[in-house]
Amino acid sequence: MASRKFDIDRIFQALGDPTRRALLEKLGDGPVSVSRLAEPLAISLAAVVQHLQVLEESGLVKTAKSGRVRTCSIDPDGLAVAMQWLGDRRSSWARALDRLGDLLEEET
Amino acid sequence: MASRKFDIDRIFQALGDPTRRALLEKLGDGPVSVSRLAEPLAISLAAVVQHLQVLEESGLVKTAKSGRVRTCSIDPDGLAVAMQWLGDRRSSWARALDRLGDLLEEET
DNA sequence: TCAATACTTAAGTATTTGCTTGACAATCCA
DNA sequence: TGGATTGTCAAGCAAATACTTAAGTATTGA
Repeated sequence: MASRKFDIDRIFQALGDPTRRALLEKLGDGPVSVSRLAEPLAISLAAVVQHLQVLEESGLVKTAKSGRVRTCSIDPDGLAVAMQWLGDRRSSWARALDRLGDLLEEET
Repeated sequence: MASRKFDIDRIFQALGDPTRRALLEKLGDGPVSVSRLAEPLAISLAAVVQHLQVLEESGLVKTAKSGRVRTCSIDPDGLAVAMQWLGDRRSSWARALDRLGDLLEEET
């Protein structure tokens, strides 16, 4: 378990693409096959597979092949890492803003 | 202000680079000038400025120039958008996130 | 005034990314 | 069996990215 290398780079980079976020949202409804994931998208199946590889390597998606069908599902671990990173920094960022005071209040 | 379009793509992409995250972490201690931000990094000042432009365009950082010094600070808005996106989806992914607790305990 | 400071801008380059097409499995089922 | 389904793999390409260096501009302060 502890040997998992969660690469925060890969996670945020994976989230930084609209197609991949669309895949994640679809997977939020439950496991889906590759071709059904690709169906509503205006790109080739191969491109979808490449996006899925990025998502899987980042720990945001899990896949398993059964027969000729590869079924994809949300992997909570990558998402957890992303949320934790943001959450950990929220407090220190809030403190930074406190120090800032009304310095930047000129912004309307 | 409300007219500002927060581009979730830009935000996550900005977070997907280790140098930019390092800049954000430094800014968590409070506002810093460009050259002081660049100081500990092994890249040119121009490269740092380019990273800062990405951060500013994504809404994660604000900058203001006073005299010849540009002072950079955290902008909470971009962070809020990122956390909101993850948070909004957390519910639909709740089942998958059952293992979140385990992960948070082992991640350092 | 004039040199140092603190960026700023532009142009160039190597690598990565997001996609394509086309050929190739592997599996299912009529 | 054999054709349709479902995915895999590899090569290639255009655009974006993350830098670089070099030459500016604007400000400060002795």
